[in-house]
Amino acid sequence: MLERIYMKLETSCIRAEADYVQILRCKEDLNAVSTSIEGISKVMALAGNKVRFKMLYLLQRENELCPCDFADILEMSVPAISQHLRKMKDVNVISTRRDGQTIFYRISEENKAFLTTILSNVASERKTA
Amino acid sequence: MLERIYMKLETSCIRAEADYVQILRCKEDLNAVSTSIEGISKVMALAGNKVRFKMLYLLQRENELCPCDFADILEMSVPAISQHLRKMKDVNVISTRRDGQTIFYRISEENKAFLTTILSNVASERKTA
DNA sequence: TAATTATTTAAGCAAGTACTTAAATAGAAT
DNA sequence: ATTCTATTTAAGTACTTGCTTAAATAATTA
Repeated sequence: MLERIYMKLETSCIRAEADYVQILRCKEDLNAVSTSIEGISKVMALAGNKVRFKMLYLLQRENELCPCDFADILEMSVPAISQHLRKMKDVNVISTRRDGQTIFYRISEENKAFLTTILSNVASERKTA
Repeated sequence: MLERIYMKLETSCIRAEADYVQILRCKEDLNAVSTSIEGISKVMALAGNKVRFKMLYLLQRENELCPCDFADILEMSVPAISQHLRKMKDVNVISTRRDGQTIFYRISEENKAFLTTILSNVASERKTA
């Protein structure tokens, strides 16, 4: 309870009815999950790009693909694809396996469960309307 | 089966072992979910920003908050907060309710389920180490 | 009506993003 | 060894993002 006193609270509005207890509670809540939010935000920021979201969707369905495959499927240049892959690899969203000169990418075990829950919301729509 | 012939397939690599069937299947898959991916990507792009992710996390816990609250909790300027809220409202991630001159924001019913599954991955970490 | 409060909007700018093209690596095949 | 293939890296650039400050709305109160 006393910890609350140590949290700074500057008010943006001069409201009569501001719920200071609520505001302090929110700040404490955020503080308690800051590391978690930091990590999830990084993954979300990567998956928030349409190209990368498609890449993750494809990886989930196909298990593994190489840069060349992505370029063909998404009709993009190989360097553009490679740079997206690098970003996701840097944050350990995907991992690699080498086979000769081909490098296969797949969703890393670490993030598989989280991405699966998100990707499960991608639904096939009817084109018959 | 014949539809596949109509999909263009330019190859980025001159591999001997490219799996053209797989590549065409992927293109068709993506095509079938394009509208869905379009929509989810928009929400993901918004939630992929750390400030907005925190705002959504807070909204889920507190049910509704006003711009002023957000500014106090996140220690940011009111206009900065307002602009984030606008972006999320534009895509119908959040909705508003007016009470006098205060405007309360909440997660829209339309996106509540999806955001809940994502936000449920935010976990409290122990600080005792 | 005038002053106050909460919020939004607009303009400006620094920083970040996502491509492009060209060059560099690295393994495979001749 | 030299050439070919797959991939990555680097430099350059147009576009987008997220803040800032100042001004505009809109509801409330004196």
